[in-house]
This record gives sequence, structure tokens and C-alpha cells, in this order.
Amino acid sequence: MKPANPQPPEADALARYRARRDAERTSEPFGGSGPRRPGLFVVHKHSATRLHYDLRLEHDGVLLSWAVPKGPSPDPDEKRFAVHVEDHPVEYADFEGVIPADNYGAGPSIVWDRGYWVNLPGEKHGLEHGKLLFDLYGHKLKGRWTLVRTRAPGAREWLLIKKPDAFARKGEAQKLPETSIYSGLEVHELPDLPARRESLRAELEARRLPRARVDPRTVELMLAETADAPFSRPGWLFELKYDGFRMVAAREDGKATLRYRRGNEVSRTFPELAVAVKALAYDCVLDGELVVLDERGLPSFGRLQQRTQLEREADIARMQVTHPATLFAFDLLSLEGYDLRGLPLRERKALLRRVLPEVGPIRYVEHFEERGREMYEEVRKLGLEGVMGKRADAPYKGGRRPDWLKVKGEYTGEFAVVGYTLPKGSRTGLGALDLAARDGERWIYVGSVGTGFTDRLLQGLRARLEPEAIPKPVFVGTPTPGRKHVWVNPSLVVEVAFGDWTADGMLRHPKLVRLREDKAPEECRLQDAPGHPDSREPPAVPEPAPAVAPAARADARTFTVTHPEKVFWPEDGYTKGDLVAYYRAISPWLLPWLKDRPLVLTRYPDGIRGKSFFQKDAPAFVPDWIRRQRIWSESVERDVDYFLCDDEESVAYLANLGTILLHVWASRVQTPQAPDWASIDLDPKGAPFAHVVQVARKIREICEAIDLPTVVKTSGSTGLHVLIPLGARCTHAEARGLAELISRVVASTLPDIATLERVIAERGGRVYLDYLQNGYGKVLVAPYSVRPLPGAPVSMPLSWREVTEKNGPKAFNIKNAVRRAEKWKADPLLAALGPAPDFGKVLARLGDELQRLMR
DNA sequence: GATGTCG
DNA sequence: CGACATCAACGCCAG
DNA sequence: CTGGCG
Repeated sequence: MKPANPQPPEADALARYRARRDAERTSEPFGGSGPRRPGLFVVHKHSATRLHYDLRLEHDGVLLSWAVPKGPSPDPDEKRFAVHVEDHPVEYADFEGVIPADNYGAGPSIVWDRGYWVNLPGEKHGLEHGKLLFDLYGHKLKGRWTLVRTRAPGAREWLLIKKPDAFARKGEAQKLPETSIYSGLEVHELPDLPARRESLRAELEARRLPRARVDPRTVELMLAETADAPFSRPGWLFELKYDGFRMVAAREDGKATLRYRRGNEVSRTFPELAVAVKALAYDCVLDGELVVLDERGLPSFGRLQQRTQLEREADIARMQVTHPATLFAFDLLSLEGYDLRGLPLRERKALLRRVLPEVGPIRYVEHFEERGREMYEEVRKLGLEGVMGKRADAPYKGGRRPDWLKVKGEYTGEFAVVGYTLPKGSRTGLGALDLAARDGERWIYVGSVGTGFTDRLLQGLRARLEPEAIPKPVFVGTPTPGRKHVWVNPSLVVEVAFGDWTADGMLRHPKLVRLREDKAPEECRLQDAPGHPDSREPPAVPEPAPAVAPAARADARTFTVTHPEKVFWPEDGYTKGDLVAYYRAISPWLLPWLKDRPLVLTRYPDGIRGKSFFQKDAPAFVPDWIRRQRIWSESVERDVDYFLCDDEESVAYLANLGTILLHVWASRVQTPQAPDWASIDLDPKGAPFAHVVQVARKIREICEAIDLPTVVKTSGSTGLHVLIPLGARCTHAEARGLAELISRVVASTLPDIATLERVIAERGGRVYLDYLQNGYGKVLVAPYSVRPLPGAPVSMPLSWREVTEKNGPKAFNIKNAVRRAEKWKADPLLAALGPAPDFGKVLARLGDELQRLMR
């Protein structure tokens, strides 16, 4: 355990930070004021647009981390009390499973302890909400979770905490936890719905409203006219204008429908909304804007479009989680069978607010009175589309009405002209200008502008551009296809007004404002472009190679071994340098096994006693010269950039990353569905190695009887791996079937020493035949791979003659393996990469042989 | 081991 | 500056 | 359905 109060760092920056932090503390709503005592604190922080919460365990101003277990605790389960505090005790409850609570219109939420339901507060209804749903519903709700709240005075915030691995897993305390915290959860008491519904009905009855069905299929929506400029006006309400699709959501006889403006039904596309509408407590017809929020919590038109295009159930299910939709409801047309359209807007909205739950994917659109201009200013700063002004006493009438006015903003930016398209029809001069902006040394294509020109300007532009139309400028991005583009070197700058940026980084609704003679094209920097998402990835399609190759961008396949003296094997004194040296030296024999195969690394950055982790996806920082293969992973629904390794330098690089163990796919990237071998892993787990040898020989005997070749290697740990070459001529399923068949035969022929039993206790000291590591994406410990075990053993190919008790698991290691390999004419295992056996012959013999064996 | 993020 | 988190995954089968 | 297994 580290000291509770380490040396104060010298750095000014840190001192300043602490001063600032201490100043902030006094204003914390939680935990009170005055000197801090050790304990659990929920720290609030205000940023520009929202509240953040953080849970920390501190002592004397020093962050200890909330997750570090405090002091010895005999009972591993007890450790969760590590977040116990003296002055602010916590309540907690492990919650059991998740009940998708369609109830109360909250959409998905957690119902806990039957007395509360939980959802994220509105501010968080962006990606974080999506992530929560993803974790809860999608995939990850496997660990233990705890719902915690402090009992600090006035506290009502709760936290959902994923219990760290160290708590969940016994006996692995040295592995530090990975955690997930969802903070700032709102916990609500369940309302007494029936009573509420009753009183609302009585109220509606008393108002003598017309009882008439408002048909969501045919209802004519009220539309806004466009205001010339932002305005403030008494008697008017101002709402945010959301960038999405207009949507009519209806609940009729308990059934939900979602429709776009033209009446097409889309409940299937947005199931999370349909569920929420269905779960409303009242039959009603809502009018609103369908949006998908991005991670900043701002509407993202691009994301919405992505969702609208989905057809497949699985895609929808995924996007529902990654890009959850939100319906911002701003009007209520009908309620419990009453037509409300004759009511003034203000009253409709008051009813709407009562009908909608406070949280969940259907959100009530708040409004401000009168002060539209100020609101507009603020809204634009936040990057939103604009505001809607509405007359507070106006009834709801279909069609475009002056009672609703939209005030839309526009961005203006300067862009360099990198080309133009030829005019069509009666157009003179040119069709549109292709625009780009500068990102570092590159030009990024941002789309084309084809409107806003005067005829005179059109002519003039053409004259100025044509003479320079010589080489195609180099830029990144994809110009609109289907038009003939004439490329010019950037020399001209235009000012363009545009609505927004599209998801792929193009200008939306651009129009030309004027020429900017005073500006150099190089000054048009992408990051200065208004509204441009800072972190946006540029489109990855590089246009043709630069005319002048950048000064021999030395494709230097080198790196420096970091910390070569770091001890990786404390018992043996072997260092990281030894590891890298071994992998370099063995690479002539290792590389044939790695070539073209996706790798899975097990990395031990701090040696075999330190923490470790698997890695499939090559991080962005690995140098270009490390080969990677992008492979779609169905299970995680994303691409994974697998490491591939064809040369010594790459192996060494991986070793320098702390990679001790290398696993390879049985198939190569060229034929990912066709394995080159089937494998059977002989795992003794306590059984004598002599039995492993016996079982291995039996496998070989059976395979030979049916004309199947076999090769064998030590696993490097305790057992042997037997491989059957398949030459990429069959499927993974067939390979597994073969391995299973042979395993079963062996297990039944040698019942005293071999078993297929997976539960260790049931194996009774027999050798476990594991045929399950055959399949797509399944991996095998690579031959010559080092093991993170004392003595640094390696997985070593053997000839069948060498399969004896003497060549046990510990016989080969990083110090003797190279010497051994050097004596070979050829790697005895290499046959596994050879041609396929004659499957016809194999099958022919199989039947007979099985009968003989089973007799 | 390398990186990003947060305070 | 320092502390953290992150870096995989899936079918099988017993209880 | 969860948990252990590799």
C-alpha cells in the first residue's frame, strides 16, 4: 500500500491544480464544506454545458482511487466495502439482472428494488446513455454491478459501478481492477400512475374538448415559415430547433406508431422509441423532431441518416445501442381521445409536459418566453441549428403558418478552390466550385458549391481558373462522382455560407457569398472552419500520390528496444532484452508460422509477474511498417486491425511491446475460412507427462491408420499440441469435427488416461483432449512462442521420435531453442503447412478403422 | 508499453 | 505532474 | 440462466 500522503510534487502546474481544486471544493454541493476528511466524495464539476460527477476516494487531499481495497480483508466479497467511508456512509445494492422497464415511458431503464427506477439524467442522454445501454443490454452485464448512493446530506445522486475484476475473481488480487462507473444517475420513486391518469382524464372531461380521433397517418402537420432574422416578441415562445426528421408518434389503444412527415411508418426502425411511446401512460398523438445525438449531446443529422437506412434486424439492434434515437416532442395533438388542436399552444405544451416522463428517449421540448434573439445567440454558440419561434396562443393548424417561424443559422467559412465542374444546360461559365481546406500539410476536400453565383461572377471565375487547370492538386476526400471535374491548383479563396457539416465532412447546403481576394488559400485551415467537429477523422481515401515524392520518406523499419535491462523473468534473471534477442534469433523458424496469420498477443509489459493483457487490435501508434489486416468482427460489430508479422523486425517490435506469448490463427488472411491445420491440445493438468506422450502417440497411430499425417510440438507449458495438416482445403467446422472425432476415439480407447471432461475436478488426473480450439478466429500458441513461466520455456516442434518423457514441457527455453533449431535441416512441424491429405482416401479408411477400434 | 484523459 | 484505464472472447456443458 | 473452462 502506498503512503497515504506522498511527497508534494515540485511542479508548479500541479500546485496550481491543487489550489484550484481546493478552491472548487468549498462550493461542492456534496460532502459539505470545511476541511475534508478521508472518505468517499462525489465531486461535481461544472463545465460549459453540463454537470460532471466523479467518485473518488481521497485521504488528506490525496487521491487514493476509489477502487483500491483498503487494508487486509479476509473475505474477498468484503472488499467492496472498500468504498466504505466514515463521514459519508454509502448505501449500496448489488442489483440482480436488469429489467427492461418499458414502464412509465422511460424507455429502457433499470428497475431496482421495486421501489425505484433509474435512468441517466437528461444531460447525459448522448453517447454515454448509449454506452450504458450497450453495457447493460448488449453484452457486458456479465460482471457484478453495484448501485451506490451516498448518504451525504442532500444527496440523491447514485452511481452504478461495475465491480472490479479483483472483487469478482477470487485469488487474483494482484490484477488491478478495470472499472466502469456511470455516475449522476437519477433515481426516481415510482409514481402513482393510476391516480394521475384519473385526475388528468377528469380534467380533460371538464374542458369540454372535442372527442375526435386525430389520425396520425393523415394528420396535416403545422409547418413554420422562415424568419428573416432572429427576433424577440412578447406572447411568443422560443424552442430549440433540432436537426432531424419530423416525426408523429402516436399511442392508440396501447399500440405505438412512429411516422415521418409523409406518413410512412418507421416504428421498426426505431424500436427504442416505439417501446417508449407504447409505454406512455396515455393514448396520445405527439408531434416532434426525431434526432440522434452525438457524443457531445448535439443532434447529428449524419447519424440519424445512418439509422434510417438500416433494414436488418441485427443492424437496428446495434444502432439502437450505439446511436440511440431521441424524440424531442414539442406538441400534443390528441390526448385520451380528445382533439387538442384547438387549444392554444401554451396549453397543449402544458399537457404535453404532464404526459411525458422526465427521462428516457422521448423528451419534452422546453421553451423560453419572448426572448428569442438572446436564445438564438446562445443556441448558435452551442452548435445547434437554430430556434423556433411560436405564438403562444395559436391553435395547431396544418400547413405552413406564420404563427410558427424558424430562425435558422448559417455558418460562413473560407475555402480554397481546387477545381470546378463544367456547366450544364443554359448555365454559363462553370457548374460548381470544388472546395478544400488545409489540414496541416494536406488539402481536405470539403465538397462543392454550385449556387449563389451571379452570372458576372460565374464568367469571371471561369476566366480566372481555366489557365491554371494543369496538374490535379493533391487532396484527401472524394469529390462528387458523376460530374466532370477540372482540377486547378489552389489559388483562389471563396467565402461560402453553409448550413452544417455532413457526417463525412462535406459542406451541407453551401452557397457562394463572395470572392476573398485578400486571403491566401493556405490560410483556409480546416480547424478554423466554423462548426467543424474538431476531432473529425479526415476521409481516409488519399487521392493520387503527390507529384513530388516527399524526400524519400525513409521507410525505416527500425525502432529502439526500450528498457532492455528490465527483468522479465525474476527467477531466472532473463530480461526484456533477452526476450527481444530470442525472438530475433528464432525468427527464421518462427516466421513461417506467423506469415499471413492474424495474431493475438499476450503482453506482459512488466514481466511474467506483472499485469498482462491480450491484444488483437493493433493500436494506432504502431509504426506503418508493421503489417495489419482489418477483419470484421461479428461479435463486437466492428473492424479489428490484427497484427500480421512477416519479418524479423516486426517480431522484435512486438517483443519490445512486452509480448511474451504469440497466438496465431489456423487460417491465413487469404483464406480466412479455411484452416491449414486441425489441432488437438493435450492438457495434463496434473497428469504425468508420460500419459501425455501415450495419448499423443495414440492420436498419431489412429491418424496414420487413416492416412492422416500428424505433427507435434510442446505447448511450452505442460502439454503437447498435435496438428493435422489440412492445406486450407476444408472449413473450420470440418476441422473441428475431425479433431473431435479423433479425440473421442482416443478418449474411449485410453479411458484411464484420457478424457474430454472439461471440469478439472472430474478429470481424475487424466489428460484432457481439447479439440475446441478449432474454429474461425480461434488461435493456437505459435510454435517457438515463449511462455510467461519460470525458465522461459518455449513451444517447440518435435519429431515423433522425440515425443518422449524426456522432452517434457520444460525441456526447451529461450536459451537453448535457437541452438536446437540450428541443427535441423528443417522444422519437423512444417508439414502442417504443407499440402492437404487425400481426404478421399482418409474417408474411405475411416469407417473400417472406427469399427476396428470400437470393437 | 504506449497512449489518452482527467484533475 | 501523476493516476488511471485500456488493450479478447465464445462455445460448451454441468449445476 | 449462470459459471467454469480453455
